[in-house]
Amino acid sequence: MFRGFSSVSLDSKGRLAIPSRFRERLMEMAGGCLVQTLNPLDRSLWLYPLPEWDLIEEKLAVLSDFDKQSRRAKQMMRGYATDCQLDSHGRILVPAELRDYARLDKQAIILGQGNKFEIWNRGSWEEQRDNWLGMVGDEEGTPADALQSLSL
Amino acid sequence: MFRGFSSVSLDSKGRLAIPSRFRERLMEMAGGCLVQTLNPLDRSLWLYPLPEWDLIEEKLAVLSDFDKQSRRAKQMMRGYATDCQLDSHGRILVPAELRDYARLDKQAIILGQGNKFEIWNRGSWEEQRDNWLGMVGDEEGTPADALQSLSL
DNA sequence: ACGAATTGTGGGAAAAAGTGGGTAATTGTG
DNA sequence: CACAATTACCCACTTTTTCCCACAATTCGT
Repeated sequence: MFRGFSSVSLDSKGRLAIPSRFRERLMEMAGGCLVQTLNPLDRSLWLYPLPEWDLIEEKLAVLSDFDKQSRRAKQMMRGYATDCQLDSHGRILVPAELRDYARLDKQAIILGQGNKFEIWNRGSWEEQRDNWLGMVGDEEGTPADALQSLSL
Repeated sequence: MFRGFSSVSLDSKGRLAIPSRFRERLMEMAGGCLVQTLNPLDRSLWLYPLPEWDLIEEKLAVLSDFDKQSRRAKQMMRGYATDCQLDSHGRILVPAELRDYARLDKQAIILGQGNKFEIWNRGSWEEQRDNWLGMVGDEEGTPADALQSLSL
């Protein structure tokens, strides 16, 4: 599915160009219809092709309302889910609410992440990355454990 | 699988020629489609033939998003995974982000490493190598421990 | 050792992608 | 209903990427 990194910029209207290598795929699998929502785990945004979002929504529907974490995740993801479409130049419009949440300014990053994309403020992303790389380098840290299982 | 060492150079556009002895193999097993990503352990790059990368991606896909370390490993490995193709002269284009990460300049090294290649800045590689070799010689150091079990 | 073929290197030009902004249409609000 | 704010659509410009060609260096065979 989707992978890879791109540096993108948001213009003054909050538009963001999806890298062209993804566009054809997005058109054929979703007709250019996407859903953006907040990523409750990291101050960033998630961007799903509509069919993938539908699967997520099904999963959210069965989460129990009695478990507080589940209820919140449900509320957040569904509550902020916003439909959008690629414009004629392959851009989407990121609503102000979501821009604020992810602290997006001019410089942003879009990451392919399997069935979805993640959109980060450039600075926040670099901070997370360097942080992680530092921990991996430390050997004794936990991050290496996650990598162990991969037999890279 | 892949083994051996080659000295290679990057040109001003970031292109790097894959040694010719690997090309035929890469064409037949992957149609010249490769995936580069960062090596979180060593400030170098990894280069996989596409089918090999797919195996990695499957393993990444099942890691939980709710565990922070697993999530980061996923984000980094997939996020920096970049598709590339051998051009008509057997070269690949290394994106600027990855060049920066691995501190690649004109002089680089490519190492066959089983199912993948490693790409290093020449200076970094020599430094690591000498460093490690020095420690092994010291007997009491840790690197030798890993070798004990190998009956080389 | 010499010529021919393959490999390595560099660069120019065309095409595509990314970026920015103006204007018209639509929506929401008072 | 009028006004303001937001969004959609269109066009123009800049930057990046891709494709192609040319030449240098190396290797191989004779």
